[in-house]
Amino acid sequence: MAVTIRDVARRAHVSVATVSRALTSPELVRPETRSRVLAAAAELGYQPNRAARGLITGKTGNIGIVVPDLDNPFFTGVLKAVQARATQADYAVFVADSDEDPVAEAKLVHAMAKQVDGVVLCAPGLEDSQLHEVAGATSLVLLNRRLPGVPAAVMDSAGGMRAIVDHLVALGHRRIAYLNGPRTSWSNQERRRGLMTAVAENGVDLVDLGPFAPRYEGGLQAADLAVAAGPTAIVAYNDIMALGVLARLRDRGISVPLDVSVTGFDDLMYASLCSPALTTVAMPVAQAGRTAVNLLLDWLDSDHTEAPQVVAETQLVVRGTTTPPRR
Amino acid sequence: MAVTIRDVARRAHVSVATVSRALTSPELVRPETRSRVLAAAAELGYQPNRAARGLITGKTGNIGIVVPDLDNPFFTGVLKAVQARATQADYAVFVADSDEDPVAEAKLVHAMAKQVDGVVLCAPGLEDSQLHEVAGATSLVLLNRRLPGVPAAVMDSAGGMRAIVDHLVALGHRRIAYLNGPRTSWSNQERRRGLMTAVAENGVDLVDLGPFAPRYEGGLQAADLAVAAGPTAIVAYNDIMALGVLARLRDRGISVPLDVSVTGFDDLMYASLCSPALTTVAMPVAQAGRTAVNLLLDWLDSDHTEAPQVVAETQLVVRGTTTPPRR
DNA sequence: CTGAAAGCGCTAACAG
DNA sequence: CTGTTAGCGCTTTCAG
Repeated sequence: MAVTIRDVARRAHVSVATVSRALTSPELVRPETRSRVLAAAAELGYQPNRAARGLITGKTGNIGIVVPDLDNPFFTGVLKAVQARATQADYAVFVADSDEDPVAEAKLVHAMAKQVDGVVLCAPGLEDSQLHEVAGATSLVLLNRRLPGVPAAVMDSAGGMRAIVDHLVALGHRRIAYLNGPRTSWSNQERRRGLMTAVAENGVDLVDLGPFAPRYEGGLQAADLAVAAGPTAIVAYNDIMALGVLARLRDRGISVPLDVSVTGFDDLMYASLCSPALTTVAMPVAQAGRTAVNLLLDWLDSDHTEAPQVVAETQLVVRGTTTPPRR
Repeated sequence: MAVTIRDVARRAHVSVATVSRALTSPELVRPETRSRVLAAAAELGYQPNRAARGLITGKTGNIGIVVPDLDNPFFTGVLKAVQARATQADYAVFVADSDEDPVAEAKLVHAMAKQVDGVVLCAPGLEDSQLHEVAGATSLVLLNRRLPGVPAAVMDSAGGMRAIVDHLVALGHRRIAYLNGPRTSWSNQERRRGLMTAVAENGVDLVDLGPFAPRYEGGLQAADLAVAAGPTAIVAYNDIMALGVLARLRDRGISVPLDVSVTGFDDLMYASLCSPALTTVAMPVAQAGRTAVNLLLDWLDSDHTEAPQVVAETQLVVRGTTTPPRR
């Protein structure tokens, strides 16, 4: 099999204990001995067995991330950042895809628990109580979800929604349709919360539709319902739904933005590629992913007294799907 | 800490060995004893420590996947399928993102090697010799890359390219520009190979441009060069580049498909959402991902005499960016 | 500063 | 069928 610590010890003419120390606590060993050990390790291409190390230290050097859908660029953006930050900190990362199933979420975290030092749970659909239970299985950091006592990295979706409404109101819109994402989704609740306050403040007429699947097909379905309600602007839960809306409206010969304005949420790369380009809100996915890992790493050697919740700012990106209403 | 096999043994009034057997080789233990053990395990919420098990069995129950870019939907499509199939087979999965860097690829595989039973290496940029070296570190399965002696799941890109050329020729195109992806990319070589044979067979005039970065920006850059060469059709290395080409042509007031036809490759979801919708080749990402895992699992308990290479068929998807040339 | 020895949680012979 | 025993590769007392 592979080269073990004993091979290195033999080659460096020291004991395995010294090799171990040279590798993990360099200050405990004489520089001369240490360099001899390091040389031997390098020559042999020795890589410590993390599992064995973890068995005794209780730390695995791994973290996990569970996301609702790996086909959603929003989550893969987070994943990419998590992966990068973790690698940088010399951690390896487990991924799991819950397929939007809360039960699977809990199961996956539990399955990972033994092999990781902690997990980043993205936009969980679990209820608070279940989330607390899950948090008991391993060190948990939430992403886009808040729960007292659990560290979290959240993006200011509510603020983004307020920016959208302010933008539409400034353009002259007074009747707006909102296409809800999944009711259980914390993100949808946040976005809706921002929407509600902004709508109330501006005396706007709101048509509250859905929930719809947060996918292209959901947008297709939602578009017709929205149009029937006669708003001058349609605010979708996210970009993918908005792209579905755009497609459906195009098929029906309804012009965007002349007949109706449309907004998305997330600023996926593709939001800028459709025609007209989509007005949307940019989510700081990379930043949030990085933050989540930092929170987790901090949490691992903290006294767990305070669970920080870091919020990353969103930003409205005005493009071609919003203009003043016709009449 | 957590509940161990000893706790279960104590509670079931048996030895740890019996617990172990009851869990891993049920047939070796009396049904009555077994159910007692299982009950105890369930009551205690016992979860075997895979790391400890792996230390002795030599199997970890984990697999790894390394991809060039987690922001590329093509790879996340593969990842999603790999994840799903692995979970189904009771394996956990490590991900790593090499950021298109061959050196990082090798490093990441080596880093994973100790913690996994094998890894799926997607579209590696490594040279054959380095790839062989990497294959020595762990059980390797390649995705979209062939190497003698190493199992691989490949998509028939060359066939897809041939389908594109045949399609364009049928429409009447006789001068075609190809926008190369990275020169080191096996995928680009495959696509180019398919293109070359089809072009030769059809007596088509080929303008070979690039290489370009396989991204939106690469397409932006490539578009102008392509137009300058005066082809009636532009064949991009992949969808993302094609979308960049589309955007650049639109900005320059060049009509697609009236002035020039454009094709992509991959059939990302967004290929159908742009306007006009992109003619492209659908890649069986999910199927290939699943196949890769199956190959890996088979490989793990095989005699390693034959390394199968499974090819999944691509499919041309004709949409709105291709029509007969003007003149 | 370094070595010997005791395990971490688990499985795999080897005896009963 | 079941228990005892010996480690897997590594870190960490505890003595030198």
